[in-house]
Amino acid sequence: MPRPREFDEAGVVAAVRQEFWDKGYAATSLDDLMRASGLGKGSLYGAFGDKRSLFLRVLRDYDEANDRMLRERLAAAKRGVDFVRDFVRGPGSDVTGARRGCLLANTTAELAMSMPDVAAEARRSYEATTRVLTEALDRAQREGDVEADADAEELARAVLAAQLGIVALGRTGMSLDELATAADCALRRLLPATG
Amino acid sequence: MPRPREFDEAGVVAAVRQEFWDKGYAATSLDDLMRASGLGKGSLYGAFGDKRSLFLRVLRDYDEANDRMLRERLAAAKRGVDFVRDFVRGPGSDVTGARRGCLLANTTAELAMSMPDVAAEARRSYEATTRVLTEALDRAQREGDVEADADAEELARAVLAAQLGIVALGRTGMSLDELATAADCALRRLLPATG
DNA sequence: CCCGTTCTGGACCGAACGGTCAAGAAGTCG
DNA sequence: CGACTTCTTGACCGTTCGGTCCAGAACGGG
Repeated sequence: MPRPREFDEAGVVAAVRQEFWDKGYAATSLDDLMRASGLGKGSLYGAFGDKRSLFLRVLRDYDEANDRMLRERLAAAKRGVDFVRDFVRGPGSDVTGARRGCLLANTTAELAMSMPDVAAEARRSYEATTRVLTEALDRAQREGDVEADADAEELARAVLAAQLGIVALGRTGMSLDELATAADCALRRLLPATG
Repeated sequence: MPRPREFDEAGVVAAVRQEFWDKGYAATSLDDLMRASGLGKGSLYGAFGDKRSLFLRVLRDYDEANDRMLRERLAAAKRGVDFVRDFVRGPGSDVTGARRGCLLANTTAELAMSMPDVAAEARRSYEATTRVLTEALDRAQREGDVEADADAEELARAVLAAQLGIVALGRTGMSLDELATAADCALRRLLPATG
């Protein structure tokens, strides 16, 4: 009965995400969003509500995709410890990725004070990541790659902190070499070989 | 000969810093800056130039003060390793501090892409911090608190990453307990007791 | 005491902001 | 095929943005 949408919601969210990612929330104008999505204001508002709602939608989408990706990687990893290592090294493995950082980290830093929803979303997301890391470390313990007497969850939090730090450093434009060095050094300490 | 300024530059920079810190760069308007500083637009522009220049001034000021504080703390520390521990635990030691995060980290996350000056300033500042940490770890090695065969500078980078991660987590509103746990766990791994 | 210089406060500017709305296009179903 | 519903487009709104500028106040030097 109604006229169907001419656009794909997921596609619009993806297009718009790039804008928020590169420019931040406040510096992204509705014109930017229109240009990126190819939609008019009316369509944008009709489908997603105001700028803030659209942004939250994008952020939740991003977090969800991220969590899914991490779980897939863990499932596909040969060993739990490999997954953890890749997780920490990841941000320092390609230039553009390192420079752009993480949408969640960037916008949390920008908005945590003024948009409690964003802080809450970040907390949720980091807890989810902590859970995946805990699973991975648990598995690594069973596989003999991490000391069996370590507290997997505490260790997971430390690993997450290290990764977030690498992400933050990558955003400054630090060289990939230095980034990789920092990541490897942290990993060497956090996950000492048991053998 | 000229009419003297009625305000104190350092005081204005400090007042304005609070605004940028809490709201971020883009979301802070000139009206906010005027209200915070008590100055008119004319005075603000006459003394500091445009918004961007004022912000960079604030940021450099902040970094410089930070570096000075770290050096003083290191000089005053009983042992090098104490300084490093306090450095990592710091962000999780008081609520408001944890929520506000670090002005440099926040604005780097917001602006690194759009204002290369900010990224460069962040790089400079983190290198300075790395130097202080390296000194501290070097001292800690001499004092027998850190394994003598570790590379102090690499370790310093890992410590910095961990601290930045704690700062990022603190900004999400994570409880101080969890923050402290993550910090302590990371420290236990990064700086294992030698004795 | 007066001149020159600088500082101050706020009026003012054009542009861009986020958001609304209405008119028309485009589908779907009876 | 016509009517109903939704979607699309872009004109339009008031507000706020960063920035300029000027008239007058405030001070120091001669």
